[in-house]
Parts: sequence; structure tokens; C-alpha cells
Amino acid sequence: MSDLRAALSQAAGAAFAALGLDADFGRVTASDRPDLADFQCNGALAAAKSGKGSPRDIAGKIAEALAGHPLVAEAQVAGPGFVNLRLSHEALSVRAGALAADPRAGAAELAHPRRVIVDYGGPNVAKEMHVGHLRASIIGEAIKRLFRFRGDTVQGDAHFGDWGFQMGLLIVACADEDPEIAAVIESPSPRPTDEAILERISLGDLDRLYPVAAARAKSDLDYRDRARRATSELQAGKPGYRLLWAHFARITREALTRDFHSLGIDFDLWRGESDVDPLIEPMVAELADKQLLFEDQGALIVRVARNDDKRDVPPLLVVSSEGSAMYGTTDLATILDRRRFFDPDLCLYVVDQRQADHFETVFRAAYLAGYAPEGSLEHVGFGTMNGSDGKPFKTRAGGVLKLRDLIEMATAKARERLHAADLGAELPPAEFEATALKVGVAALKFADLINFRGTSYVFDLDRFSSFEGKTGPYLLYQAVRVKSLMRKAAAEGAGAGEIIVGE
RNA sequence: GCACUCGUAGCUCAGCUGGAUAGAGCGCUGCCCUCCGAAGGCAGAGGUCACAGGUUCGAAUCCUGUCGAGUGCGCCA
Repeated sequence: MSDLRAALSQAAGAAFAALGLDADFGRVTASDRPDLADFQCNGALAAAKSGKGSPRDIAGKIAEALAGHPLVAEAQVAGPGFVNLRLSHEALSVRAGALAADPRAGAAELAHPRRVIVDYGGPNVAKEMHVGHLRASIIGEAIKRLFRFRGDTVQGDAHFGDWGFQMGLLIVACADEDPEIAAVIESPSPRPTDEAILERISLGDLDRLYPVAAARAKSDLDYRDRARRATSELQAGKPGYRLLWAHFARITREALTRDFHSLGIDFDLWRGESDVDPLIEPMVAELADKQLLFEDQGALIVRVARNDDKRDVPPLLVVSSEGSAMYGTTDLATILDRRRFFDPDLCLYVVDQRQADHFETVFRAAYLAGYAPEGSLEHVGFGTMNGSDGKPFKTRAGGVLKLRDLIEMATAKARERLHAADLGAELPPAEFEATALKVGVAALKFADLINFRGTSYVFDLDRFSSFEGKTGPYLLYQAVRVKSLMRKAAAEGAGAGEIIVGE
């Protein structure tokens, strides 16, 4: 199937080439002035800079060449050197018919499909997802689906944060909270009652304990060092710690699955940072072998600064002074791991823009170590979802809003809107509820995706959930209307005819 | 301090590999229900594209500077 714009660009490119000019000047775009033309080519203006004639002269020759093209009904030079193209009605009819008959609606597939990993969502074990995870999940899922549609082989990886300092913090916090838990995890050999004791810890407990522990670790250095040691011991394989850690993972997974499911998000890989733990020790040895590892202030680092850097680029911290793997360590090991099991051509990290420097550091280290082809790692950053005060969205109490609560807020608003519009009153309660969830989630997803990825946006549920304007609910409503029309048409035996473009 | 991102209509935002008259939604004004579902459609008003220079035949778009907003800057992720 031939794309009109591509076909015209090719013809225009050939015309430029015939004049001894770069074929890229032949780029044809949809016209800015639909009153004057269907398509236009502005290449003559740029081409004139090369000194081979005035824009209008070049444009005249291009128009002359294109006038004979089978698709073109009329080719004219306008203004300073635009080439305006009008297509024949027949060409447009044929193309419209082909688009209508094509399940891909004319979308091209890649000539050279790639192997791609999309790393997104980024949930942390032992913590419920919050609003910050919304964009990562929605944008990542959208990218994954788009790339897959284009023909790439794509793996979406949730990439659990289950292995850093926070695990040590939680272990310490749980031990302090309950002496019996402390006894279980410090015990050298497991006992039958251990499981039941650990079951006392719920996700809610972890959610409550973590912020307190994290805050304390900032000011209380002894406490911080205990947590660091616990992290190190967990990673070294201390049985009691591993047991508790596995419990964290279990209770988290249930909540995560539910939240992702309600957003329509689905991962191919559910690998965690802990999965690459066995790779870390040999990786550190290998980095040392490659003369990339240096000791600095008690830690082991890889220097990634370059002479032409405009700013101070800090090194990648591979092993902390406590002997722990850091955020960047697991990220680097994950790159190595992915190279081994999937060998991706491209790896996209859909993570908050605020982590741009971190990824730059990790990527440089990976390229230095030869763990990924230069340029195959890319950070797809995004801005935050802000409250009406312009700061990252918080609850009224000032806390972090859980993703589940956000989804419930959107669903509640959708219920309200549906009732107000007197829609769905005939539905059984369960179906009405499912519809409200769909409308609520559509409001969130659409609002997130319509905003430019790179900048932050203001969360305004009233606006997002309106059935009017550029909103998810509006889109759903129109889709429902179209389907209703099609049903009624089918019931009357009416079918689609040929598409004919006329005057 | 250094680096990055952003500043476009009353509001929320597109457009930014330079090109003809800078767009959308909301809000506002007017018109349209005997032809699908008015949660709709059509039309209109509304803009020194933060500011100042520069490059160019041509700048919202590229460059420099200023002002303003946000973000980041090794032992958390």
C-alpha cells in the first residue's frame, strides 16, 4: 500500500535530484492551506540557498516535473516558492478505499524491526504505587504498544525496585516494631512458626513504616548505618532477612497486580533488581579487570566524566562504603543481564525526568564497559503530575496520594458524571461500576498522554473527566455513538459502500 | 554556583528538523433538536508567541543575553 505523501515525496525528491540537488528537499507535507492545495513541498526555498537558482525558478521546475505524476491533478508555484499540489479525485478515492479496507489503516511497518525493551512502571516492592507511578505506567505502556504495532519485538519490563537500601530500612523498621519478628529474622535456622509471625506485617504496615524510617535515617546516623548493614546482609544472603524480604515481595505483588490491571497495563517481564544480584559480584570483578573501577572515599566507583562535559558529572557508585550494591549498580547489572538474555537493539527507560543525570551516568558506564552498543540506551523522561499549586500532586493532608486512591477518585467522579447525564441507569450495578471504572481510567490516561511528555501538567479531575472537550470520556462517548450507528445501520441491512471523493 | 526543562488566547495546552492567514479544548457570544444520543454541531470575539539583541529573503521555531517558573547536582531510589 502506498502512502500518498511518501509517493509524492519520492517523486519530488527525484525532481530535485534531476536538478543536481539533494533529494531530501522533496519532502512533501499536508498543505498548511487546504483552501489552496492538498499537499505542498517547501524544498525549493531551502534548496535555493545552495545557489542553484532562485526559489521560484526551482519551484517552477519541480512543479513542472510533478504535474505529470499520475496522482497529481494540479501542481502550482505559489508565494516565494511553495509548490502546491492538488490530487485527482480518483487518486484520493482509491487511497481512501484502500485505507478503509486495511486493518492497519495504512500504517506502515518498519523495514528493519528491532528488539526493544521498555523499562517502565517502576514499582517498588513493599510500597504501594503512588501518583508518581501513573505517568511511567501510562507512557511506558503506550510506547510499548506503539513500537509493537510498528513491528518491533518488544518486551515490557516492570523492573521492580526490590533490592536497595530501602529493603534494609524496612528490615530494621520491622525488627524495631516487633521483637518477635526481630527474633525470627536474626535466627540462624528457620522454624515452623516463622511464617505466621511474618504474616503480621501487612503492606499497610510497610507503607506506614517506610517514610518514618527513611526520615530517621537522614538524621540518625547510627540508624542509617544499621539499615546499611541490613541491606548488605540481605544481599549477602542472610536467611532470616531473605525470608522477611520474600514476604515483602509477596504482599506487594498482589496490590501491584490489581493496580496495573485496572489501568489496562500488562508486563511481559516482571524481573526485579534482585534477579541480577548474582551478576553483581562477577560484574564488579570484570569492571576492575577492565581498569574502570577506582576506590574513592571507601566506595568503588566508575569515572564517567568526559573532557567536553559542560558540568561536573559525578562517577557511578558501584559499591558503597558499606559494601552494598546501589541503584546504579543494579541498573548496570540489568543492562548486562538484558544483553545476555535478549540482546536488545534499544532499551528505553520510562522514568521521571528528575533522574536524567542518573541514567546518563549509568549509560556512560555501560558503554565504557561494553555492556550495550553506544546509543542503544535511552532515558524517556517525563514531567510530574502537579496539583493546582504547581507542585507534585499531594493529598489534602499533604501526603503522597496512592495510585489506587487516585483511580478511585477518578472512578467516583465518573459515576457522578454518568448519573448527572442520566447514562447507564439501565445497567446492572456491576456493569455500571465497570463502566465507571473505564470512564475514570480513560480520563486519567487521556489527560496524561495528551500533555507533552517532557513537561509537568496540572491535575484537574473536573476538567479531565468532563464529557466535553479533549478528554478520555469524550472519546469513549463518541466511540459508543459510532458503534451505535453501525449497529442500527446493520439492523436495517445497510453496509459500507465505495468511498468516492467528489467536488 | 553549574546543568537541564519550560514561559504561546481569560484558563489548560499544541505548534518549535525556519516558510503563506500561529491552532485545539474549556470559558464567553450567537445560531441549530419533525433526519442517530444537544454529554452534540456550526459560527464569532479573543494573541506585543516573556523581554532584548542577532542570524536569515523570511523567526513562535535557530543563536546570545536578561527576567520569571520548575528540576537535578556520589554512598535513597
